[in-house]
Amino acid sequence: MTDFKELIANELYDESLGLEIDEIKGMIEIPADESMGDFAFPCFRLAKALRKAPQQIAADIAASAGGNKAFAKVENVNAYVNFFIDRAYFESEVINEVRTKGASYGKSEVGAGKKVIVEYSSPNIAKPFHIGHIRSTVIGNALYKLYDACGYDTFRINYLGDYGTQFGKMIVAYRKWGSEDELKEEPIKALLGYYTRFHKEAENDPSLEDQARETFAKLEAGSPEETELWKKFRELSLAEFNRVYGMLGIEFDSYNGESFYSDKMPRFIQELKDKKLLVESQGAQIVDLEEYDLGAAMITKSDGSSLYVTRDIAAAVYRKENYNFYKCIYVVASQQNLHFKQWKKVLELMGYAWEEDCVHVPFGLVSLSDGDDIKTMSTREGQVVFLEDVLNTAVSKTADIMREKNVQGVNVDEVSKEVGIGAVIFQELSNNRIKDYVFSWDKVLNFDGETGPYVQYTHARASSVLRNADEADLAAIAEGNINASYLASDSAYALCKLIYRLPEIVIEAADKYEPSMVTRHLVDIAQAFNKFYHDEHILVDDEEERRAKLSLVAVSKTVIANCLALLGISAPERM
RNA sequence: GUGCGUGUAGCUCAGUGGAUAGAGUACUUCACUCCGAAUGAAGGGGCCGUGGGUUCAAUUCCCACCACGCACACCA
Repeated sequence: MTDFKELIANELYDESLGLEIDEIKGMIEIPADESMGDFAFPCFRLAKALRKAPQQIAADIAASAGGNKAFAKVENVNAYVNFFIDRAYFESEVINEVRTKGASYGKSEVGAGKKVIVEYSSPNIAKPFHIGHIRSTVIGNALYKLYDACGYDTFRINYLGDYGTQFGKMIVAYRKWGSEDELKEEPIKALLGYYTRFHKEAENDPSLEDQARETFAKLEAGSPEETELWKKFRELSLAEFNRVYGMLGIEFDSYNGESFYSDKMPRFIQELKDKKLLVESQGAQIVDLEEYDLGAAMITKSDGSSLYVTRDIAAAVYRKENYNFYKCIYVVASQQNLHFKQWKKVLELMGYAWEEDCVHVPFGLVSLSDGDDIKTMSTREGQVVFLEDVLNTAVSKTADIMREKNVQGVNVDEVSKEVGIGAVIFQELSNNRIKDYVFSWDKVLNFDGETGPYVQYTHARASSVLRNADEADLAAIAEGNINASYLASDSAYALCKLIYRLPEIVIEAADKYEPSMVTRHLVDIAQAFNKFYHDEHILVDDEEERRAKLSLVAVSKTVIANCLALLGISAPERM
């Protein structure tokens, strides 16, 4: 496909401007208002070099440019040179591109040969999967798909929180109050019950804490009884998590969690000692990061056991040594900003220059509204909304709507899952990831406006139009046999322009670790399609016109499906 | 207190060193004998937190302040 910015840059290039083609290309903007053209070149910056008023420069350039047949018009407004592309030319380029690339339209090879690890979701074993966990899970999955689409060799890690003193507590509590039967019945609920009971009872009986520490020490030492229990807790929890991952359509390449690295830490503690980075402070071993304004990174506790930072160091080195990543992305809440800064600084001080390739991708907090109060979620206090409940409610609401609308030829059970779950995922990916938000049932169950169902509906609508077309038309547009001059309308052209921009949006979204850029662009495309659909009748009598319009519908459908796929959402044909 | 982040329409949020700051939602209307109304169109609604600075040009960059959130050693 023609790179239109490059085309314009070539047209503008002149030695007297003192700018390279690439520099000119970088200066080209897309005007705020369509009436000002499709691309614009601002001349403010040239004023100094050329010693002329920017308005005059723009006027001069506009007067001499425009020879290429790709331009319908080149005009000057204020200090801008505005380019109007020939619509039919542009549209046939775009439509042809999408038609031939199909499901791979939007993808690129910018990351070919480079390995990218995405660590995401990473729930704590034995704790319920609540609405707060959806962020890392869904954002991480979208990032994986974005990097995959950019040609990177990707590897997905679920860094399970499957280790630590909490398991000492869990084992103590299970032995005191638990039973095999209730554990089998509803594992996470049972485990959570033990955990909360432990904390309640420990308030009156501090010796429980000591027992927990002892038990964890045994586990860490490899004691068979404790290990067996821990394994059971882990397996049962994982089975429940997998049910939710299944609903969300999410998979991982590795489930190596914290426990996997439990025996890999001594090497680094020794290394920190050798490199004179370790300092004793109040009985604990720390790396003093005061001079970097990062406080102290604790490496071992006063009882000698290890901590988060230490495990993360072991994990990072393991990954570097085994996967030799180009980039390792950690999709973890912004609450852990300090931890990641400390951890990166320690790696840097240890001499691991590749720590620069480790990227913390933070996201904002999800809280709950409790009347006028806003509370953070707390499993201990039972202040939680379970993700599975949210997904199920969204699905059943979708099923209700579908039955009400009585759409023919649809399997309500299947499609309501695609739409209901898609709605939840879409909602999660529609804002900048750094924003905090308060969970609201009303919002997550709203299917009007800029939502997943809106986009999916648009896709189903485009599918429906294509079903109504006859075979000969479909065969003709599959061959690219169309006359784009029938797509001269503003709405058809606006839609093509948005489709044209998708590949660069995907690259930028991956680059900025911001899936919402794709979500936003997808909404724009859906809006543009719906406007086109309303403004114009597609299945008209004139064959050439009908085929031109149908091919734009077909291309739109492909692009919407591709975008949804990047977000991890399916694109139903009917709903 | 220190560090990081956020502050744009009633609400939820996009956005950019430049041309008149945009969506959705809510509210008031209009459009299904017509390709799917989970749709489209029209209307009102804004000192872009406050005050300085840099710049030809600042809602955007820098500084200070205010409000809110998060973090700040034996949890992860």
